[in-house]
Amino acid sequence: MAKKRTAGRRKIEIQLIESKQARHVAFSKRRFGLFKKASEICTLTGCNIAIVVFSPSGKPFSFGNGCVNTIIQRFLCQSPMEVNGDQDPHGSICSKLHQQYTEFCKLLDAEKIRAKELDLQGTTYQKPSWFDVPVYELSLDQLMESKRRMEELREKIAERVNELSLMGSALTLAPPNYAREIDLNVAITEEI
Amino acid sequence: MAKKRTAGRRKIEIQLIESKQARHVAFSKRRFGLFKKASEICTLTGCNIAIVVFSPSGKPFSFGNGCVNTIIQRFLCQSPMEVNGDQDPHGSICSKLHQQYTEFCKLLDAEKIRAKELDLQGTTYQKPSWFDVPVYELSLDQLMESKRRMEELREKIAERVNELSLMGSALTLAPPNYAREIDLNVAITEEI
DNA sequence: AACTATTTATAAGA
DNA sequence: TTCTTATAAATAGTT
Repeated sequence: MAKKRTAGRRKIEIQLIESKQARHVAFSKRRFGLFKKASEICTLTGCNIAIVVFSPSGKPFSFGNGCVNTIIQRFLCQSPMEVNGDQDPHGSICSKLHQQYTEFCKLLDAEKIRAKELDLQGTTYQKPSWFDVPVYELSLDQLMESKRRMEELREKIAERVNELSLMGSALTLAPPNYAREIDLNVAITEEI
Repeated sequence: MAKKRTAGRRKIEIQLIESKQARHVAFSKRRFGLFKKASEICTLTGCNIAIVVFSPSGKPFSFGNGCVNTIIQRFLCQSPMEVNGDQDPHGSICSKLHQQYTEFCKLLDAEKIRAKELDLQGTTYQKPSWFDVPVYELSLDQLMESKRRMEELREKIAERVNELSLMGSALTLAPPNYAREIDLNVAITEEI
């Protein structure tokens, strides 16, 4: 028998964690878990959820399937409310952000689907890319998926093109690294 | 040994549950679980949480350690804005959206890592090299070129889809609840 | 609503 | 911080 390499998870009392550091670790882990659970409920049941969290140190986090504020407004007013009334200079930017955000949801979804596909394909024979395969050899489902993914990317690129064209003029709201954060594909492996 | 009295828990796909009844059961169970998790985080870390949920049938539920409205107000009022709501909250919304968006980037990264791992694991599922390149790393020319090639491919696929549409009959084109696939998700662990 | 066999989340440790 | 692993906790399908 292999020797136990860790003590494994242990039961804890549900009470304030003394160590501030441990508290932060627990907060991060559990916030992740909470949001994941929320996401699952939304997907499984088609409900709407908005979560607002202020960390022990007061930093805000939020989750929502859709716009958090919209859901909150619905809750506060018990009636739908339009969030995107472009009444101020920030409106357009907000609108764009929201649009990108929505787009991003789709992208994420696509990535998940891809991961799932790869999962299923993992044990079978090597399969050529959907992209390189002659279109007529793809099933309808595959085609629809490919088409969808392409349209999404196209949207993304169109936006980026727009962004580049506008660059140098507006967008004073953007922090120095705004463009990087706002983009859909953030390099991962090379960070810190 | 005693015979198994139940099948036990089984793995499910995270997707809309077909049966309306089963959906409701799942909603109830998981809402309870979600609120319990939230409660635990609050106690363990001393954070503040407000959750608003609209069930599949539109019925509102909420959770909060303290007054939900108070926490929500704090959330909505983070950036300069009148509490009474006559002032435009776009600044806040923008801020929130941007944050969610950033968190999404991280989730997407995670998904991509997973996809990549699966990729290496067995199947070769190559997309054309330009497909996965972060959009923001492309020059305007490259973007235009990518866009053009994508539109080309899209044409071909559209043709092929049409072709298949004529052949088959039981088409699963564009499911009516496509929007459901666009689910929000989690934020990856980050600085508190 | 209760029951469990499993899956999933996570407390510590590395 | 990020990954691992033993274990606690949540929950899907049944009754």
